[in-house]
Parts: sequence; C-alpha cells; structure tokens
Amino acid sequence: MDSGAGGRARENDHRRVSSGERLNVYAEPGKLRTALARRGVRLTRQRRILLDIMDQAEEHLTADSILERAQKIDPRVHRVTVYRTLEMLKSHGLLDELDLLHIHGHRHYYESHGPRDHIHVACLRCGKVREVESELFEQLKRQVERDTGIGITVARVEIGGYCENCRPKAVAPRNTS
Amino acid sequence: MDSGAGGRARENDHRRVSSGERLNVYAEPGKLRTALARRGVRLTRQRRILLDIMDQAEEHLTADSILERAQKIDPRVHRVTVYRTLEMLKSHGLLDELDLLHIHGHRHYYESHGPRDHIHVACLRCGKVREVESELFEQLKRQVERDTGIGITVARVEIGGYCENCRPKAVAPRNTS
DNA sequence: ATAGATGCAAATATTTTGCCGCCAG
DNA sequence: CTGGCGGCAAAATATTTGCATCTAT
Repeated sequence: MDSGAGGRARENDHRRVSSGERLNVYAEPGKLRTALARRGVRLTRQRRILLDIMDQAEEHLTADSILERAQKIDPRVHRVTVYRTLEMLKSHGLLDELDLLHIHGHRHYYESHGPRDHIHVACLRCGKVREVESELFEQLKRQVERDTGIGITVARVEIGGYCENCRPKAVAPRNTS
Repeated sequence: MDSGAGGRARENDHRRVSSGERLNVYAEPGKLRTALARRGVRLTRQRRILLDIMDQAEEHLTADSILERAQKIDPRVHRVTVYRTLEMLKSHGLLDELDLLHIHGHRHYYESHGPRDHIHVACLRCGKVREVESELFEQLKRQVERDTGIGITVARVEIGGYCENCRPKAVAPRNTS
C-alpha cells in the first residue's frame, strides 16, 4: 500500500495508548543532523525533514507514521525515502529499531539512539509503553562483554506484562509477540 | 512465496553460522505436546509434527524453516498451519518470538519457552548467536516489577556486537536492525 | 561536474483471512 | 456428531530493488 498521508486505525491506537510518555528527554535538537554532518553525509531537503521529525519525536514512530508526518510538511517526501533514510541511520548506529514485543502487530518502531540505553516495558493489555533506565542493565552489559568476549554495539531489553490497572482483568494473556 | 520444501539462501546462511550452538538444553522431549494436552488442546497430525520439530530444535527456527522441516516428514503440512500453530503456542505462552536484532532481515525466530529466561547475544558480522543466562537479568526483572508495578509475563534481551574473531575487521558496523 | 540521493513502479517477503470440507475427541 | 482444525486462494502488510532523473557539494 502507498496510502500517502492517510493514517490507519492501529496506528492511531498506538499513539493513543502511549501518549503521556515522553521520549527523547535527553535528545538535543538537531542531534541527528549534527551527527551526520560530522560524518560527511549529504543533507537533502527530505533528510532535513525526516531527521527533524525523529529528533523531536515524543513517541515511538513507525515508518508509516514518519511518512505521514513528513508529508504534512512536504508531500513530495516519498515512502521509499523514509525506508532508505531509516536504513542509513541504522547503519550509522544512530537509530534503534524496536518491535515492542509485537503488541500492535509486526510493525517496527524507531527511536533515535540516546546517550543511555533504556528498557522498554509494555503492558500487553492496554499497550502503554514505559521507558526505564537501570544501573543493573549497565552491569548486565558489562557482564556479557566479559563472559562472551563480545564488543557490544546494541543492547535491547523489551519487557511485557500487565500494569496495575490491567492486572485484575488479565485472564488469558493477550497475544505476546 | 509458497516454495514448498525449497529453502532459501539466507535461510541456509543463518543455519550455518549458528551451528554448534545448541538450544533447548533444558527442554524435555514432548514438552509442548504435554503442555497442550494439559490444557485440553486438540492434537492433530500436523501439530504432532510441528510440536516435535520445535521441541527438538537445536537452533532458532523461522516459520519458513519449520515448514521446510515439517514437509520433509509430511508434505501435506501447509504453511498457513505453521503460522496458525505458532500463533496458538504464543497465545499459550509456550513459545518465544525473537528477531535477533534483524541480523538476517526482518524475519522472526522461534524457540520453545524454557524454564529460565536467557539472553541472546549475536555477532553482527558473522551472525553467530550465543545464549547466556544471568542472575543480573533476574534481578533486573525484579527491579522493573518493583519500579513500574507491572506483572512481567515476557522478558527479552537481545544484544549485538562483534565477537573476538570479527572485532579487528569491524570497520563500519554491519546493519544492525 | 558528479557521486550520491530521490521518485516511481514493480518485485519480494512475510503474515493474515475467508471459506469450506474434514477429523479428533 | 460437531466444533475446532487444516487446506487453498487471495488479500493485507511491510519492505526492497532497478532504473532514470535530479541535486548537494
């Protein structure tokens, strides 16, 4: 599909349930743009728009929602360019790709890589996603490096369960992945 | 695609690089079959085959590789049945779905849920996947439960980096997610 | 000027759904 | 017997690629 600026029901769904949780609290404005400039990556009209969207994102975005936002600013931005830009950012290690335990189907979510790793904790019933930082997580990474001899580049923790509101009603677990 | 028993290059690739790492070291034979029987789930010819494949898997399987193996035993097993069975197992919390940081594209990997959670550590260059258990991970889960009030159902840690063999040559990171 | 980026169309890949006939319990 | 299950075809969803054109540097 090439829906253009049109949204989809499930998209809005995720936006709703995760509202109120602010991401990128540490992100300086123009972070991605600067990082790419430093690497000598060409800055185009489209990239300017896409990088700004991701730098300012207050929620987890999908390729689709990024396209949607971009086309509100400039309808000439093409879906393929979104994918290619995401790919480029990932290859520079500037972007994290999450699936949030597939709560909302098999789509992927993106967030610009902050200075510290954090854990994503999602309620499997209401879909709310919280972000948590933890010194234990940092210790865990160091332990894995020692034990396996690997040099860690990316580390992702995704946890699912039932939040306090949803706990009592949780009879059969909603599908998990 | 509906390739039947035919494999694909990338599939074989993953099989190669992860050989030697044995999964399911704790899995008792017939574990899934027993767990479903206890829940009163109907056991069909197809399910018998699929459950056995997953119980005996010595590596991370994709929907495709599960189908391939199943059809070697009985060519009448249909791809859709594989998906429906995976779905059914996930909904009973008997199966974990991983993406292993998308080292080999956006496919998913499945493993039957063992008694203990473990961490997946993948080399982004050679693709080798190691599994690690850690008391720190257990502590981290308890901390998240305390801090967020969530009742954890699933917890997934995926770590990527460069293993000792691949480290020196790692100039530009191979695409990460 | 030119290497690299974009747009467009089409291909690929992966997963899901509707419907109907079949079989495990 | 019968309700859940599986096969088939087709749709839906998600992502990638080839190629011609354009543009940032």
